[in-house]
Amino acid sequence: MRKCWWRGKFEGAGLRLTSPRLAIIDILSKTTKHPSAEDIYLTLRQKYNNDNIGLTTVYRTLEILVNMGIVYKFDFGDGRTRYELSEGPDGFHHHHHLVCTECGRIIDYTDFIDEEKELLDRTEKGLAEKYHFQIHKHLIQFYGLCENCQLNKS
Amino acid sequence: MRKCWWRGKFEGAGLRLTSPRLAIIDILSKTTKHPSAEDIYLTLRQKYNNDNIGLTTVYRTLEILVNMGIVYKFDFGDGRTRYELSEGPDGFHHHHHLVCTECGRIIDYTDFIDEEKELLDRTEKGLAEKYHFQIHKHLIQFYGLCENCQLNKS
DNA sequence: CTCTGTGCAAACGCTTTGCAACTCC
DNA sequence: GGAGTTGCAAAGCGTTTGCACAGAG
Repeated sequence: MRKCWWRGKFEGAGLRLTSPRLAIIDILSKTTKHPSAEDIYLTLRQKYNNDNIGLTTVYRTLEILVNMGIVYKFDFGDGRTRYELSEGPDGFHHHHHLVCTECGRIIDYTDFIDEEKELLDRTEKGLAEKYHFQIHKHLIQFYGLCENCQLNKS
Repeated sequence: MRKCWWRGKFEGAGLRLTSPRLAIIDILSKTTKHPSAEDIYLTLRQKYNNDNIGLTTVYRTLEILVNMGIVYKFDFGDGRTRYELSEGPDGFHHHHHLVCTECGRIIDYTDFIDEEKELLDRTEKGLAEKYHFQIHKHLIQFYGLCENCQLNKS
């Protein structure tokens, strides 16, 4: 189990691993949710209230983390950007998302990932050839109603 | 070849097929692009300049069209919502998108769609069972660099 | 006359930027 | 001291809303 696998990336880029940055990474590493910048900001206020970290810093830190590949950025269609560590302490864990359009609940699923991965690789290769595209990433999401929201609607 | 396949939907909903609405549908039906609300607004000004259609009307019309299933809404990560007719005059034509992260160019592709569809159906069914989700739609997109942007970067 | 549709301006919500102060090497 | 970092306030930008007016049935 590697600790602080991101340290090297910071040093390599000549960036400082300051306490606001550590706190933000810490929050992301301890949640299974997909917090928005404001969610993170509020958590900082609640749990790290000695510090006075501004929302701007949260945005700026997240941008850095995204650029370094430490954090992934997602849009689930609710008007705010959401963030997720790209790698847990136990290593990389590829998954996609299932989004409830009613309550915003998000489920990370890994089922079918192998099959998806195989098809995606094949598709990426085919598209790259046909359209001369250099593909860097893919996005797969399913939208629908979670169990609770189905019940509440009936 | 059906003409104005959307008329029925308007009448059914008790909505009027006004000239701004017709113009917006017309623009969408004549482009292969994925215009934003502002793109549509500007096209209206240029090509239908007798009329004085406001941006608000464009937004409101698009919302109606999306709710009626006549238009699909997409987010390609550039901060603006993009729109596309759900059906051409020659009928429904399922495709996904290849997005250039450099210039914003978008390619509609239909290659591999059958395989994708088959896998998606299977995945949807599996996810629905496992997580008791009622899945309404999926999203698949590939991001990368188009041919031109690869050349410009080297 | 009534109900829908419309344009304008203002409001909104999330995100980014300008700037001066601050910190760490 | 110089480069990176930060908080605050203000600006930016796409989108939505309030409101009074116009227009169709």
